[in-house]
This record gives sequence, structure tokens and C-alpha cells, in this order.
Amino acid sequence: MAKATDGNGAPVPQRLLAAATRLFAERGYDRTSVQEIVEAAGVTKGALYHYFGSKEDLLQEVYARVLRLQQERLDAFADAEAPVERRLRDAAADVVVTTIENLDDASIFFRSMHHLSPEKNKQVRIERRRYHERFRALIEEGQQAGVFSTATPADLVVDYHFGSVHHLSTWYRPDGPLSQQEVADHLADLLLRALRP
Amino acid sequence: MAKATDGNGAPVPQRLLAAATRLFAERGYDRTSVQEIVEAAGVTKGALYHYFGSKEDLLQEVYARVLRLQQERLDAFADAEAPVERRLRDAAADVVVTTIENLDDASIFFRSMHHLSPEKNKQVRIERRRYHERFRALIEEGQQAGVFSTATPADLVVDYHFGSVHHLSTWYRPDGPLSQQEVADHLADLLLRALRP
DNA sequence: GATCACATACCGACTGGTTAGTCTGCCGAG
DNA sequence: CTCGGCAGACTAACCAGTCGGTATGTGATC
Repeated sequence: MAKATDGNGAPVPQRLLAAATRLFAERGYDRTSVQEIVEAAGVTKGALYHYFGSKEDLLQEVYARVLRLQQERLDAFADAEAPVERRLRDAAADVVVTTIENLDDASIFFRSMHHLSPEKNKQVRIERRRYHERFRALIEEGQQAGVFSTATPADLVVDYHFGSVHHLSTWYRPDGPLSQQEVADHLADLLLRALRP
Repeated sequence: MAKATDGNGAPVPQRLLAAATRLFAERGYDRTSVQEIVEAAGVTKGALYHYFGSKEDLLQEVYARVLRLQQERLDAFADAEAPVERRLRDAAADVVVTTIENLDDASIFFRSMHHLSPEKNKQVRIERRRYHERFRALIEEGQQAGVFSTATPADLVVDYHFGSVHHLSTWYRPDGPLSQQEVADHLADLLLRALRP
């Protein structure tokens, strides 16, 4: 018998988080009962409320994880040694790939954020804003260097691109005609083309 | 005493629809109780269930209305007498303006569609698909005429643009620095710039 | 022009079912 | 023996939809 695992190989908190992520993405936060989550994780309510303070905490944890991941990756691409147009393209394509790889998190993110209480919502917004600004700085850098058009404010360009990223969970299907990388390349390409001076 | 109006100037079904739209956008579909809707509309449950079969029917009505409106407008712009790049630009800018003008409907649309039952969801998807295809046809027309780049599949270009349109309800604020028309012009501009050969 | 039949519009108490979160207690490891 | 980790019955609240009832209007009949 394994150490702290019964119905599955992973520790209970991770199992709960994984089950919650899948169910929230599938049916939405409000339509998913705590009972369903604990059953999917192979435990009971006692276990869930032992590790998490509330159902909402579970949702916030999902956000926090995906935000940390994406911020790390963006920072890595933005700080690389390369021309700004290259760094922007890589970052723009990477966020598409990682979003597709975590489509569940993405759909939860954009559909259920308003279910968080005001304080937690604020917290998430602050993190998101940091991400947005890092991306914007990249565009502004290119604009100042003269390699990107200044016709559109950088803020709007960021929202334009992230709109399409956010939209991915609505239309992208793994069994569709385009691979993750192809979609990412096309979307990054559209961004760069729109920014040509 | 007016004819069929007591607490307000509009007929009861419209009042219910307006109240539901506002509340669904504010708190989400599941978080809005039927009781709250009828109170906001100044009637009782009896009235609501007299005019609508269910809470879900109310949500579907919201969709049907906004879909009809946007399809009509797109058709008008697409069928106009003008060069294709002009027709596309006008259509792309118009959908931004009408979306901003109906931000409540927009946020309900992309946050609550999955709350519809499978059949109703399918119905909405069919209507949406028709809209998508009309828009795509416009892009393909321009590509065949050689005025738009063929580097990106037209389907993807449509999703790129509509991603940004959906995203509007997340970030656009009427008291922000940009007017509706300015945002619309910028977003249409980004689309056209990305499509330059 | 009075009466009856029937329909439309709406009211509001009630029901059956669901849900998040609590609490008491068991159990195995150190 | 005790303490973290967890089970599962329980509670208090809530909610969509129902249903019997009332009020007002309308058209037919005599």
C-alpha cells in the first residue's frame, strides 16, 4: 500500500485540484457541486475541507497556478537575448501554445472569474495586470525602436491579441485541421503583420 | 392610469427581459434567482411563467435578440456597394460599436452560453456559424481578389477578430480614454493591417 | 344593456429537491 | 497516547417551477 495515496497515485490536494479543474471547465463553477468534486477525486467532503477553506478557494487556486505559469514563461521570453520583434513573436506564440495545452484552465479563467468574491477577484486582476503590462512594454519597446507601427496604442494591441487567445477555448479542437503550433504561428503572425510600420 | 403598464412604462415581457439581461450580466445566470428578476421587473413569478416557459427560455431570448441584430447589420454592410476592403472594414468596426453598445448582452453571450441545454445551445451555434461564415466569405473574397494576404486561413482571421470583440466586455469601460468609435476604428485597422499583402 | 361564458394577465404561498459547509468521531503512525 | 488526515451524516438555506385563485376584459345571446 502506498504512502498517502489510495484511489490514485497523487496526493489528495492535487487530486482535488485536478478534479475541480476538469469539472469547472466542463460544467462551470456553479453547476459543479462539492460532492461531485470529492467523488471524482475519490475522497469525501471531510478531506476537501481539511485542505481548502471553501469551494471558492479551490477556484482561486486554479487561477493562481495558471497565472504563475504564464507569467514565468512570458518573463523568460521577454528577457531573452534577441531583437524585440523576435521576442514578441515568441512570447505571443508561446501563450497560444500553453493556453491550448491548458484549455480547461483557460475556459475556467474567462468564464468563471466573476464568481470570485471581490477581494479575490481584485487579487487576480492585479496579477493579470502585471502580465498585461509586461507584454505591453514589449510592444512599446518595438514602437520606440521604430520596428512596430505606432498607429495603434500598445494597450489596445495587447487586448486585441489576448482577445484571440481567450477565444481559443471557444473554437479550438485538438482534432481540428490545425495543430497547436500552427495556430500559434498564425496568430503570432497576424499580430506581427498588424504591427508592421 | 395607463393601459397595461403599472410599475413602469413598458409591457411586462420586455421589462422582464431587460431586468434579466442586466442581472445575468451583473451576477451571472446561475447566481440570479427568478425571484430577483421578477422583483427587478416589478412583477411576480406568476407573470414570468405566464410569458416564458422557463428561466432558460429567458436566457435564450437574450441570445436570439442580439444574434438577429448583429446578423442584420453584417448583411447590410457585406451587401453594400463598395470595394471589399471597405466593406470588411465597415463591418469589422460596426460589430465593435454594436457590441460596446450592448455590453451586457455580450458578456452574457460569452460567459453563459454553456448554461443552455444541448438543443438550445445547438440552435445558437447554428446561428453563430452563419454569422461567422458571412464574415469569412468577405475575407475570402478579398483574398481571391488579391487585396488581402493569403498567409493566414480566413477562418482563423475571423476567430482572431471575434476574439477581440468578445474580449471587449472584459476591459472596455465607457469612462475610459477611448470612445466607442475610436476603439472600433483601431480594431478594424488592426484587422486590415494584418491582412495587407 | 344585462347576463353569462370564457380567456388573458397576473398573484403569491407552497413543494420537492439540491447545496455548501459543519461536526463528531474513527484510525493508523510516530 | 495523540494528532494529522479523513469519513460521512447532518443542517440550514435556497431555489425553480407549480398551482389554485383573483381581477379585468370581450364577445355572444336574449
